[in-house]
Amino acid sequence: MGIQERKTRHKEDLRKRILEAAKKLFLTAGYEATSIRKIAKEIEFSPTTIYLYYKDKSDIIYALHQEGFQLLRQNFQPLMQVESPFERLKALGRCYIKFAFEHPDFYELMFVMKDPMEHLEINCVEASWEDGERVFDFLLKTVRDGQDQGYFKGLDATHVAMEAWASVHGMCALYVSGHLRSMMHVVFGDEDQERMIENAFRVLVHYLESTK
Amino acid sequence: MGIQERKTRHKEDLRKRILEAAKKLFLTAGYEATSIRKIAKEIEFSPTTIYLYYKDKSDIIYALHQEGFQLLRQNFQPLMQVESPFERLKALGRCYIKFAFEHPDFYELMFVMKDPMEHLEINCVEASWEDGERVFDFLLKTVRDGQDQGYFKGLDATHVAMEAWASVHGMCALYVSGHLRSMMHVVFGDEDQERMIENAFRVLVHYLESTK
DNA sequence: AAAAATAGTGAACACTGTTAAGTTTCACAA
DNA sequence: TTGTGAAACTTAACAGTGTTCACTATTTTT
Repeated sequence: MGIQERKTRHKEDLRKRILEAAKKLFLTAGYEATSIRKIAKEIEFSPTTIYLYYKDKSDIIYALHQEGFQLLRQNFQPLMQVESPFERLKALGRCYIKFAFEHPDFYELMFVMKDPMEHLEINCVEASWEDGERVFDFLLKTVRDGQDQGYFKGLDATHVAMEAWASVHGMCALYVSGHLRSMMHVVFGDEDQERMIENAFRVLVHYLESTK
Repeated sequence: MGIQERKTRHKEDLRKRILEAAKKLFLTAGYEATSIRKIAKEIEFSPTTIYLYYKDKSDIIYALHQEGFQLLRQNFQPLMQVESPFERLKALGRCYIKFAFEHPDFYELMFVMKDPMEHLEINCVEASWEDGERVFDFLLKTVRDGQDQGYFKGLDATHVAMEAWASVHGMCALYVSGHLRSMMHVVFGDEDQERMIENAFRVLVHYLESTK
């Protein structure tokens, strides 16, 4: 069975190499440039070979989507240790925004693009978006912990979490899509995008804080 | 000059017909289905003819983007008469969300897709996003009017407006991209998307109200 | 009537995702 | 050692995309 094993490993290897090539193209040249043919050229195989390892393009895109969430969770890891729920909530927001600024392509793939969600609905049973669920659960738990400390009185934790997510996502989405940029040097002065979002985030934190 | 005029009118006519065909395809079959060739087939002209009236595809897409803003402003029109700034602010938010739910394709084109912003940066001098500016200015003015009535004490109007926009945009963006949908029947019960956003919006309104 | 400007088109280029059919490689049984 | 069958991979093609160039009619102007 040694040979069979080696073959399997070799096969898994190529699957991984395809994803690595896709990631490289995606991060250096963007989504548009990540074509099956270019991935094939990158790993020096024929385009059709890729279809032996991934069902279709959306399958590869979804795998990248998942890699993005792995990266995000790595960023969240240290926040687990913050004991004060409110501090943790603030840090969570800041970390989320930082991620979007540092990895705009990943952010778009994870929270803006329709393709991965469509892939999910078509290919996965019960269409469960586990990656999104895990992130939201962390946020929801933090909000609930905050309620135990007297924050968000008379408000539903789910709705508070949803509002907070939407708020921060809105800022990040406007940033990665370029809408914020197009707005900036028209409406405001020299204040840069990062600073603008920082200030908007402060307003949100102010709101959250004043619920105690 | 009668003949010259008629010809010009005829030419403008075809330009309009191209846009109408593009809009029809866009609204019935989505962005992906709106190809130059399909637009050409719709108006029964050769694909190359379209290039005599529009510089390229992004030029058509941007024209649609502008049509969307015209429609949004029409929706905003009645709100101008609301005298109470806070009531106007609430109505503005609700109207914005309603627009996104009623015209998700337009919403995506106007506030999510990168293409129109890129078109702007490439083709327009000073890259001024006038459409976005006008909407934001209306929001900003409403916030300032609210401040005159004692709301948003100690907060910068621009940052309050930005936070509010991001908040509501976040909800709409999560809706139109399908991320909210993928989340719903995993994390929450039967509560539908519209209801969820309604509740999140209520939370935002609660925050805003409590600044007085 | 000749020249010039205008409007529109056909064919092609360089791409895209994807599939059907064919070829090469290679472990394993006779 | 040779034949066999499966696995791995490729070639060629299909149907589509945005876009451009060279060409043809048509109409206006000289």
